[in-house]
Amino acid sequence: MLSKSAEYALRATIYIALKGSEDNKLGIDEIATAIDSPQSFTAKILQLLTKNNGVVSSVRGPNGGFYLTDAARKLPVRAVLEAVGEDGIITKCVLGLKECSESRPCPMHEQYRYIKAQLRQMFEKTTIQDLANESGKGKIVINNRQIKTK
Amino acid sequence: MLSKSAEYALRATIYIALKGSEDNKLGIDEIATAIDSPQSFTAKILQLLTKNNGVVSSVRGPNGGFYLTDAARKLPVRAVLEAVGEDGIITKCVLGLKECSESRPCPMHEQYRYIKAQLRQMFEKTTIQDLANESGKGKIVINNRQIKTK
DNA sequence: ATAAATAAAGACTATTTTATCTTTTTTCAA
DNA sequence: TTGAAAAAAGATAAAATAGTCTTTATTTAT
Ligand code: FES
Ligand code: FES
Repeated sequence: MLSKSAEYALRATIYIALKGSEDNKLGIDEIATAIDSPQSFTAKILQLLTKNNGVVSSVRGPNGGFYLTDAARKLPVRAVLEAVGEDGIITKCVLGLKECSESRPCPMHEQYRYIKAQLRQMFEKTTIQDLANESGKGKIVINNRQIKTK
Repeated sequence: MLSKSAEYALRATIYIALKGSEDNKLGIDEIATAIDSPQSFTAKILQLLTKNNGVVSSVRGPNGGFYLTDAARKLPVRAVLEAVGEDGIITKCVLGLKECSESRPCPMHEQYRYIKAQLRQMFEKTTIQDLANESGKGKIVINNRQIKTK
């Protein structure tokens, strides 16, 4: 479905939205641990997210780290996918034809178009903050470990 | 979305369903040309489809080639995905968590579950023959070339 | 029986994706 | 103004996917 890069990008962004802020920046070690992802690889992905679409903000040095601006929180989830070059899921043909269109539909197009429209809707209408809110709820999880009993 | 293997597998299967039969078996060269796929690689994929789930049938030697049995035509499209090990699209978590369940949902689960259900429905309720029928209609295409003006 | 046609099998190569490690730059605090 | 903390940048490595090529086995027709 999505690449590892996209999965880590989404999980990391959600975690930063949930736990970080301009005066509580999060370090790469904390983030990678929190979302069960390889640290150095996640660092690369966060670089992409800071460079593209302004999804994530960062500052270096002591007390530096990653956080989201208020504007970033309002971005659609699609902005995260785009930042890591993974929005093909809502643009491409399910059978891999070079274009997906009504004028040259593949045999699955008629059925898939509705699903594709819903995927697009989901990724475009949902904001990063929406996911963070969701994530704040009771049993919602973002990693592969046991639910925190706290 | 899907791997190249899965895309070629679907396109090849549809083409064989459409043009082949027990007494008109299709050669790998014809198939690969018809669906715009790399020939040797497509051959490998057809091997998988003949070994797994009985999706495709084949015979070697002169007048040999690939075709679909009547039983195969009635298989759900999912059988093709399974045969190439690509049914994760209807089983896995969109954020890459190890399990997707109501008891440990990720922040996108609530929204994605409906889409996932529709994907499953599409791949399980649609048969290979259904796609071939679709493909027989006017403008439906299965490769990247111009529409045959005939 | 032999030769030709064909898929199957296996070995190999190339490319992309995933992941790690090292060095550099920036920032802050002492 | 120096040292440490952090991300950025860059180089490298490993693994997975995509793709090719060669050899073998099977089948058919002569
Ligand atoms: S053309 Fe294949 S999904 Fe639209
Ligand atoms: S848990 Fe993520 S989609 Fe179900």
